[in-house]
Amino acid sequence: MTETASRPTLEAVAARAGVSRATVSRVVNGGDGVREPLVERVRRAVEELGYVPNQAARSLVTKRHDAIAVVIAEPETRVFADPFFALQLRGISKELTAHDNQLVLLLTEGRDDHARVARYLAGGHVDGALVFSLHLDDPLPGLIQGAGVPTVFGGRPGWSDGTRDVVYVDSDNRGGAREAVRLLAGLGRTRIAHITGPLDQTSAADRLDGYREVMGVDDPRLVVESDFTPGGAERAMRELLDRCPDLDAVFAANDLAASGALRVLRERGRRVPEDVAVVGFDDLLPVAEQSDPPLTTVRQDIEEMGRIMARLLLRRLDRRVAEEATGGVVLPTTLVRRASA
Amino acid sequence: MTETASRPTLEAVAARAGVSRATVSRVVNGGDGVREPLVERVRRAVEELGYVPNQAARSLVTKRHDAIAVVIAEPETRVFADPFFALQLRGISKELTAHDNQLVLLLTEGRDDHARVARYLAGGHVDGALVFSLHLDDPLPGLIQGAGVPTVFGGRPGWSDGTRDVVYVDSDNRGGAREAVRLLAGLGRTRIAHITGPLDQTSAADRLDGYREVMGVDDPRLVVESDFTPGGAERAMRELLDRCPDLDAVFAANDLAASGALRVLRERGRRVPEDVAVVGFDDLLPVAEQSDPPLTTVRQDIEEMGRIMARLLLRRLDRRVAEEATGGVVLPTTLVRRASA
DNA sequence: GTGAAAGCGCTAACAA
DNA sequence: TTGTTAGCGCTTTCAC
Repeated sequence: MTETASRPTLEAVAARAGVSRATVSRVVNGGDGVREPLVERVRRAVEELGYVPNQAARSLVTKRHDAIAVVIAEPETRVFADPFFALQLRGISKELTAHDNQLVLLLTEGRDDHARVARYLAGGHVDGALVFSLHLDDPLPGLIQGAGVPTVFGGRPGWSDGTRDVVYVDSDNRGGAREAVRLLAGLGRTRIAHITGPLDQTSAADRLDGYREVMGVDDPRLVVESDFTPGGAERAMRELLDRCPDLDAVFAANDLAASGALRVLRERGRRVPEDVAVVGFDDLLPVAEQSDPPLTTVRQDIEEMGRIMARLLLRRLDRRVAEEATGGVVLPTTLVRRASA
Repeated sequence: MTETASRPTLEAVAARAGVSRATVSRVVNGGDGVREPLVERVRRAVEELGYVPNQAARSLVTKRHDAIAVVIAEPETRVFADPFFALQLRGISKELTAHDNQLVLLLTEGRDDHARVARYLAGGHVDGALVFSLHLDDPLPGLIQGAGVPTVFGGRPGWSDGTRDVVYVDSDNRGGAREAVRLLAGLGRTRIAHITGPLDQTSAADRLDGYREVMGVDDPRLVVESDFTPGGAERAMRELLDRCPDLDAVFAANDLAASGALRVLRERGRRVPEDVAVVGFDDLLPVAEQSDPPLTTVRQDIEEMGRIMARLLLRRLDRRVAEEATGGVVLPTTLVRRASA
């Protein structure tokens, strides 16, 4: 049992089964057009030798890899702290697995990693890429497009002026925000504040737009830019309360931010929802249901988004030259009513 | 700009630069032993053509992939909910990146995925594997060893009887637990309960052992098996309080569990640490520092563990046949004193 | 239905 | 120092 006991090759299997390499190859790849007795013999030889095809050799000729890269342009800490990515990945993973594709996760922390990721993608390790969490001035999408790898984006890319040829999947961020704010307004709240996400991401910008559409007049004191994290939202909430002590509602750009806001409101002695009503965005169960009080929020089906992204990409890879289904898929959101508003 | 504009090959670069393929290959791989003017000419040709080496072809001959698989045998939801993995991955990622290796993350949710992962590993996509979170009866390690891929395990594998040839990195779980319980005992606490992790994982079993070593006599009413999650710990804490209303301290097997315990204690009106002192394990900052009161806990350097795992694996891959450094690396823990005990 | 043979794009002896 | 050549292990025409 030497360490260097190199794996058996097609050749070895062929020899053992007493057939040609071509026949073994056929059997291994489904076995169409090979007569039953031979199939059986080859199968046994494969079994006995513990043969596993060498993917490098296969890819070299087929130019397929049956692997898809998922590129997340956020530091690990954030990726893992935010259940959003977990759900998205779950959806992707399920869809890819169902189609016998391997998921390869590439995390890029900072610009230094960009070149490395671009090289990896261009190096032909994967058939396509699913790319997330882009910021407005991010050079990554350019690099990726340059790598010539079919790509589907998660979230509407900021630089997509309709001119570029991009495929993306997104939630109806603007519509969801409108619903949230309308609910608060319908509750009779008049000083509705908004804690935004990082505005260089379209999801945050779109939610702000939705908020503004319903608010009509825009009181700048009621809007604070934040970063989708609980800590950032705490700071934002404090600032809002200082600026505008009589505010009676808060629409937070995501659930994590809402939970931060809740903490500050409690600390400052405001009752939720009596004094201040709060609405979040995402409906991340562990956050929304566990928070005190449970969070009223805008639900987006995150897992489904992941699944759709994967599906779109796989379809694109299939129909080779066929219709390049371009553009965006926008999924609806729904309001989930709990105790906070 | 056709979709099928296949990437340029070495051949093309060679032709353009007016040299042989071998020379281009040398330049692309560092350029040793090629005279400056030629290097320059080749570089330019590479640039102009946008040449990127085909990794499949390269791997086919070198048998190297410069990629390492990280296999996590937990469902996505848990992997992403527990910052433990994030930190570990961060350490791994840094180390691999520093050595120009790509990290490929494989998540296995349930037995169905095992075969797929084994196939991937055996298929020669990666040079080695880093494997985590194994359970006692897990068939995965067997499959992986069968795949013949050099592997380093995260955490002491349960089936390592010293007979198997395994390399692993672990924290001193037993020693850390002892320290925790000794602290509580030193505080004059006499009824010290323990909320364990899933006992089919060695980390949980080792912490229980440490607890028992210090406790001496073992009151079974004071120990409840749980699962490393806040929810599980809440149930466990309730049971402990019901069984043993006069308990005055709790050692939780990790910080997440400690946070669940704290919640129940508050709900039941016990003051921490006055009535019940609490100690956790891990020292996950977001959990330990944010909890109320801040958590006294056993710190393990999780990121460092990841880094060491990667380093061990890379070294093993380097010194080809050399000394097969076998066995475990056990990292020390330190007690971090905050308010909960 | 099966086999022979020609590469896929690259590296690594070995010659020159 | 540079080029020539022989594969790496597999798929895929193309004959048989």
